[in-house]
Parts: sequence; structure tokens; C-alpha cells
Amino acid sequence: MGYQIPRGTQDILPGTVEKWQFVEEKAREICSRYNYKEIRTPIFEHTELFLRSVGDTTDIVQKEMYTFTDRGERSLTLRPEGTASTVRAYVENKLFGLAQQPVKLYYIGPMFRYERPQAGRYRQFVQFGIEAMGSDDPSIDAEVMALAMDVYKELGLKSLRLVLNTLGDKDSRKAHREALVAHFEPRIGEFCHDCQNRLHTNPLRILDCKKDRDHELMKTAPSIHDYLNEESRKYFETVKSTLTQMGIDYVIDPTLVRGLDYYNHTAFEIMSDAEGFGAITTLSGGGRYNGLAEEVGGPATPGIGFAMSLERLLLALDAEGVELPIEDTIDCYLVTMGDQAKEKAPSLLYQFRKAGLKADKDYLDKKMKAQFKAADRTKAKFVAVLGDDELANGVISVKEMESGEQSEVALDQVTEYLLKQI
RNA sequence: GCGAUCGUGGCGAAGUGGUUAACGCACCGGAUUGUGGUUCCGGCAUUCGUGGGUUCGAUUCCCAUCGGUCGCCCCA
Repeated sequence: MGYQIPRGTQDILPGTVEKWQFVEEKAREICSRYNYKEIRTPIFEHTELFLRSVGDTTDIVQKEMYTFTDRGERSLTLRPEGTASTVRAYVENKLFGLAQQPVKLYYIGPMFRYERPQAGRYRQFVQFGIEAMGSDDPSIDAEVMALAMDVYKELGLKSLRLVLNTLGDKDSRKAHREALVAHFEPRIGEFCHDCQNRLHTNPLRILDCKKDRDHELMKTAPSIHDYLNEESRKYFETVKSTLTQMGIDYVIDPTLVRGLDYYNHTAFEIMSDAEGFGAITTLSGGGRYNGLAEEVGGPATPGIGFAMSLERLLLALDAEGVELPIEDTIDCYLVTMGDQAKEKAPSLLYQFRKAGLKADKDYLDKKMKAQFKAADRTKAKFVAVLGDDELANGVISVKEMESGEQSEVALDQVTEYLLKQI
């Protein structure tokens, strides 16, 4: 049976690829409205970059990376997300020196994570994401969320929920973290294995453990909101009020924690409430990562961004029954009858195409009836019928498929005729 | 990484330890020798994900493996 596609990957074929193109085009259009410029970075990076940025205690790094050694003994990793590469490029290319700040970038491309595939989860998947670096103004946090929501809304999605939280700044996080450890440590034995490990690596994650959700200590656990210093609290307030003024709905979820270590202050996810998703409801996620540029060897630079999976976006469109306005017709299908006409066909078709018409013909020597069927299948608006008779008289028959109306046109005028008709 | 479930032609989908593997859609041809979307007739899987085992014989039973789907974990 030949070869099989690797697990968790997919071929995107004609018929589906048009949806991808449409969605990508929409994302680009919105980015250009918000003045974000595209950046293209390599699909693999030095492994160290991800260890540093994503965090070596995260699931992504611990068990999901496609890491390999190249012939020069370098450890490389297929990118599991886009922020690390973008920040690396920002630092390496000294974009912090650009006159125009903040630097607002977007990317669309494949990411790789070694996971058990299921609906909406692949080993190679496409993320569209943006990063704004060089400003810690809360209005840019709101802008990032607005942009993300615009993509979904303008494509026609309705069942959306913007979930928002703050993780606070370094000091707030540190104080909260200590409080969490103090809270759970005396009775950590009552928690699951994962949580016991999390206590010292990442106590924040205990809060959204599904197994221990009902433990009494969960309800009394210290919330980050009680440990926010004045600055962090004010920052969060401004982000919220800006969103409100923009008319963007959101809900606060104090337990929202993101899976990557680099986040602070604003963290958000966009969820879909549409039926038909199974376990996956998160369409995209993002947040602020002040300090990441330094971590990667650059100057202290605030940053914020988000990323969405296009696979999940398409799934959501499907779940909500959204039909994208995709044009898949052609203007003219050329049908021929007889040897002379057949010989004339390629040059005539070329003439159509040079004039800008979408045109095609038969290549399998089919009978006329079958050629018409093919014309239907390609959704041709017009069929031009050229037989030896017409050719001898210097004319061609043009039939409009929907109405069935047919007229005879001079052969040397048919291109102009078709251009006028469509 | 763990658990469950499924895997039959291009697609959907029956089926049985035993000579020819239903059916529907799609496709191809003809009725209609220069005109499509309707109708009628005919054609279309040496083969049941792959490999091995049990058996006189397996698509059907067993094992392994690969893959899909779902749940857990986690995430986009």
C-alpha cells in the first residue's frame, strides 16, 4: 500500500486548501489594519533557545519537543511555538534599535509537538500569532486581544469567550508562589503525584489540577489577586477598562495559568463554546512576557503576543456551520469536436488565459458529452464549443451553462466576448 | 506517557470460519455517432490497514504492529 503520512500530520488537498488560504488572507488583512508586519523565522532553532524561553519544567520541553542532532553535532529542535523564535530574531537583528517602537510582528507557519493526536491536535500544526515588543502600555495588551477576536469574529464565529487573568509581575508572582507553597506543603501528601512534583517546580499549576480539584485546600488557596502589588494591580485594571471601553466582552478567571514559563501580567485564552469539539475548547492563547528578551540575551524589553491554531479555527468554523465565501468556478471550458478543432484548442485556450480568463479544456480525448460533464464539474460559467464546422466558418459557439443560452461568435472576437460576459 | 474504541473499493456502509465479498454515492461506457445537470441499461474490491499464528481453509478467531477517533495529561 506504499507509504503512510507520519502520525499526527495531514495533507491539505484542493477543496480544503482554499479554506486555509481564505483564513490566512483574513489574518494578514487584519494584521495590516493593526499595522503588524510579517516575520519569517526558521522552522528549527537551537534547542537551548526553547529550554531558556519556554521553560525546562514545562510539558512542552519535557516531553513534546522534536529534538535532533545535526551532522555538526548541534542540538536542534523543531519549533514548538513561535514566540521564542520571534524574540530571538528581535534581539539578534537588533530590532530594539529601530526608530519605530514598539515592533509589531506576526507569523503564520507550522509548529511541532510530539503528542498523542486527536481532533484539533496534531504533531505538525499551523499557528498564526503576533508579537508586540518594546512597549508595556496596557493599551497594547488590549490591542492584541482585540486583533485576535477580530480574526474569529470577521470569519463569522459567534460562540466565543475571552478569558482573562493576570499573573502579576516578578515580585507579585514570587510572593504568591511562596504563599502557595506554604499553603499546600503541610498536606501535599494528600495530592496526586503530579501535584507533589509541581509543589516546588511550578506550584501555580496545582490550582488547575483536574484530579485534586475538589480538595478543600483548593478553595482556600491564595489567589494571585491577593498578592498583586500596586503596580500590577493598576496595570490589570487599565487592561480591563480599556477592553470595556472598546466594547470587547471578557470574563476573569483567576485560575487561568498558561503552560509556558515566560508569561507575566496579562494572560488570556479565547475559548469556543460551540458543540463538536470534544475536549478541546481553547482556540488561542497569549499573554505578556516582559523579561523574555533579556532571558534570550537582549536588552530588557517588554513584550506581549498570542497565537492561534488554524486547525482549531477551521474546526470551530465547521462546528458553527460557517460557510466561507470561496470562489471555485472557472470562466470558460473549451469543448472541441474533430481533429482540426482539437489542434486549435491549445492556442485558443492560451489566448483566453493571457486575457485573464480562468479557462480549461479536456486532456483525455473525451467525447463531447463527457467534455460537458467535465465542464459542469469544474463549474464553468461558459462553455465554448469549437467543432471543425465552426472552425471552417471562423466562428465558435458560446453557451452560458446556467441559462443554457447559446450564441455564435466570431472566432477572433470570442475572448473579448467572454470578457464582456463575465 | 496511560485508558477505551475502530480500521472492508475513490467515499459511505453490510457481512460470514468455507465455492462468485451485499447495497448506496461517485466514476466509466451505452441508449442519445455535435451539447451538461433527469431517466434506463451495463461496467467498476483475485480483496477486507500491515505482519505473523491457529486451522484442511480466515476478511471473519488469536497476537503483534501501524493508523484514525475519544478520554486523561497538557496545550494551539
